[in-house]
Amino acid sequence: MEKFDSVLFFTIEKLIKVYRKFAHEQIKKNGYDITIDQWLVLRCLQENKILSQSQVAEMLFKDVASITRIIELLVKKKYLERKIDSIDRRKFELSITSDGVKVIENVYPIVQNYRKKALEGLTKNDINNIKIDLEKIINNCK
Amino acid sequence: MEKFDSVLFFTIEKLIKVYRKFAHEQIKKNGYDITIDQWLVLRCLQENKILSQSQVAEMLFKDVASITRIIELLVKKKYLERKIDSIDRRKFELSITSDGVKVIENVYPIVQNYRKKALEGLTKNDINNIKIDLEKIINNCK
DNA sequence: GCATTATATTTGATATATCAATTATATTTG
DNA sequence: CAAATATAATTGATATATCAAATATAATGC
Repeated sequence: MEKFDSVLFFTIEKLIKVYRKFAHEQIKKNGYDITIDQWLVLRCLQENKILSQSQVAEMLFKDVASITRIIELLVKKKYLERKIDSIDRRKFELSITSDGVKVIENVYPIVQNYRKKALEGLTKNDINNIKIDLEKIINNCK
Repeated sequence: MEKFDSVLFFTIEKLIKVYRKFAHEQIKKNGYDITIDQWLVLRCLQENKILSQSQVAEMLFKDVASITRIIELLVKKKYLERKIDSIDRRKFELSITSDGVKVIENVYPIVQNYRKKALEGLTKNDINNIKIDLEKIINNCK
């Protein structure tokens, strides 16, 4: 049997764990109380403006149930507001509050910084090649 | 701002999700009731024989608390046995049961199969290069 | 227009991750 | 040896993931 820790997927899992911890630590250290997943949801809404929760889920490759709960927390933190959609009452109109905008603006430099640190020693080209290969694997898993 | 979904780490997160789902589906489809993480713990113990729970945690890059709970489930499923260590009574002697051995033997071909499918179109060399780059990133995050 | 079907979201159950606090036992050290 | 410290594992709290069931509303088809 191939050793479990020599398998590519093990390396990838390891990377994600180390990176998430690294990322969250920097955010906390700078005094912000937001998780990586909450950050992603905020950024996704910021880029796309009008999205239903299920669309957010789809874009972030998350379950709609997870999105419900993450959004609940973001609303509790007052970074997000939810109004029932006037046209389709099953949906919600999600909007980032001014507090939410502030958090994004303040946290973004931190994110840029740790991303840069994490990628030190890799060229744009290296990164692109990895992405291409990983996308291949993603397609194989469908 | 860089689009959130063009960032390497987003691709990696996406890959892990798609791959985990893909993997777990094949295992379930073949009638086995074991999660990816439980599988990893079993394989880790199989390869290393004598490990404490905290050593398992370290090798799998997991928290000791997670390991406690995963092992609980493996014991409940009778794939693992736990006896108090005769020398150091804080520890446990973990051993894979014969049911556990059977599961590993039966699930392993399934794992090989989906790994192979997932990696279709990539050469050994491609895979190695990715690993090397990812290890670089892992080190940057420490 | 009403029944059927589809879609959006929520909720509950279970698994895992992370952090902090707790418990039990070992080790160190004064 | 007793007190202080270190280590192993557990437990509780909270966040997230996944699946299934439930609820509410919309769309469709006869």
